[in-house]
Amino acid sequence: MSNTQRQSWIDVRDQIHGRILDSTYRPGDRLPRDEDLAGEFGCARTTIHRAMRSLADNGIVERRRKAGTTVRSDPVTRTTLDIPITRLEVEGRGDTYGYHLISREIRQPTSLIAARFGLAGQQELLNACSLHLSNGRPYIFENRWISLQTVPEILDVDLSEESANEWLVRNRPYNRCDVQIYAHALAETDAARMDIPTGSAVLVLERTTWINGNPITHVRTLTSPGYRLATSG
Amino acid sequence: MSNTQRQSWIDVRDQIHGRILDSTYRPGDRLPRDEDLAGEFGCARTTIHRAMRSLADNGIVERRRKAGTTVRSDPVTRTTLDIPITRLEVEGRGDTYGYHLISREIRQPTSLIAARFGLAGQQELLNACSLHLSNGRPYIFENRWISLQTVPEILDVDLSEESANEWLVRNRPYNRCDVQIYAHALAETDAARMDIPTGSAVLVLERTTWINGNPITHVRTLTSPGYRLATSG
DNA sequence: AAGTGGTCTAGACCACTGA
DNA sequence: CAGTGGTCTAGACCACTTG
Repeated sequence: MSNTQRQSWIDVRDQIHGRILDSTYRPGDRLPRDEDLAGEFGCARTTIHRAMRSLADNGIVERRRKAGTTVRSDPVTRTTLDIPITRLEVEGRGDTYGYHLISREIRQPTSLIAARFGLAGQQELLNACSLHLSNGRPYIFENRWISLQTVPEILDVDLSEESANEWLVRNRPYNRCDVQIYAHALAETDAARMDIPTGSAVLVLERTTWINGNPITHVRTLTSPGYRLATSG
Repeated sequence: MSNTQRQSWIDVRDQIHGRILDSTYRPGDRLPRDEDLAGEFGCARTTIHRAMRSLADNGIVERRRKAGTTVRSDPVTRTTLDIPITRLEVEGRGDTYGYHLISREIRQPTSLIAARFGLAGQQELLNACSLHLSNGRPYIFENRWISLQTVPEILDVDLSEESANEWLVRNRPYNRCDVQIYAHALAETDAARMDIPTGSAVLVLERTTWINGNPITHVRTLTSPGYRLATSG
């Protein structure tokens, strides 16, 4: 009430965040209801809501109907990771992009892939291996599985011309995307494909995408040595 | 107008997204103004705004005042990465967490660190190396630099008791966080600290956090072999 | 200078979900 | 079933940014 200044949702967010940081509200604590905070800050409830959604998006608080808003008891560093289309990434640096389809076949998935897709019975998938080149040198090797049940059209796509990722990103929306990132020492066959020494440490990305609970594709990409992922946030 | 159904922002978002996916709106195209879309969909402009913000957050469109909303011409896979506090991560798996401070000294930063921090002249920083243990075995080794100018209080914290990360996360907010992720073959000294063979492939995370343009801390963490980052989105 | 997105308000109603 | 967050509306004004 004494506060007659104009309140933007960012101000509100920062003040509430400040209270969390100075332990006015401690991890696990329940915050006042939005409506009460609105009264206290002298703003509309929607403004509190906007501020709270930002805090929730950043992993600072958790919100549940009826249970209210609580301070997360396990603070995390949350950042946003953009994985670009490889061609655009290479070309964006001013380098020359190349693409080479190594293999393409319809086959039974390995048990690991079947598990990732949640496949019960037998079901054949399209498996394509390809190499992305930067300035003529191996850049990223990918081993991809595509669900023929969810994406039958992929059979009509000429994968020797366009990378599956590019076609999928442009043509198939997804609801859910799981990513795993880890380091790996290259096995001999993979090292040969990438034209680098066996045992080299490379960054591996595995992605699985889904639409309404149906698997679209799973891809495992081996990047070349020195590859870095950078995030902003 | 023929659509008399109730429109939620999620419906609106999905319909607009659908138009992008079916090439009604192509990469680089400008979408109608929010107000026109509101008329078309028969909803309030705020509802269009909510839908558009979701698309923008997911990297589907870009919005700029006066310039309007355009379809991103470089589609990306955007996901959210949560980096937990190591202790909570270990304990969350039911394992026993341990922590050991290896060194702590005030010193001039390396030129690489100085560059990351954007330091011009000479300025001493706190440099602390420590080891996080899981079930008594080396789990993550971290090499951290902390700005004494931004965070002088860190000198009073007993880093042999509490990890710097935990203290910082709980006590110092940050505006900006840059993360880099890459794979690395362990050098001999690092391998000895982690008690694994020299040359092992490990995942390395580098994080730099800032508050209002002032650097708080830079940390380089070496994870143990097999460590995976998983994202949701 | 003008166009377009961004935010704020006040109020209503909806939709979860915990007690 | 009742409490709390989530959404929607209509309208006003603001702030950026481009032509």
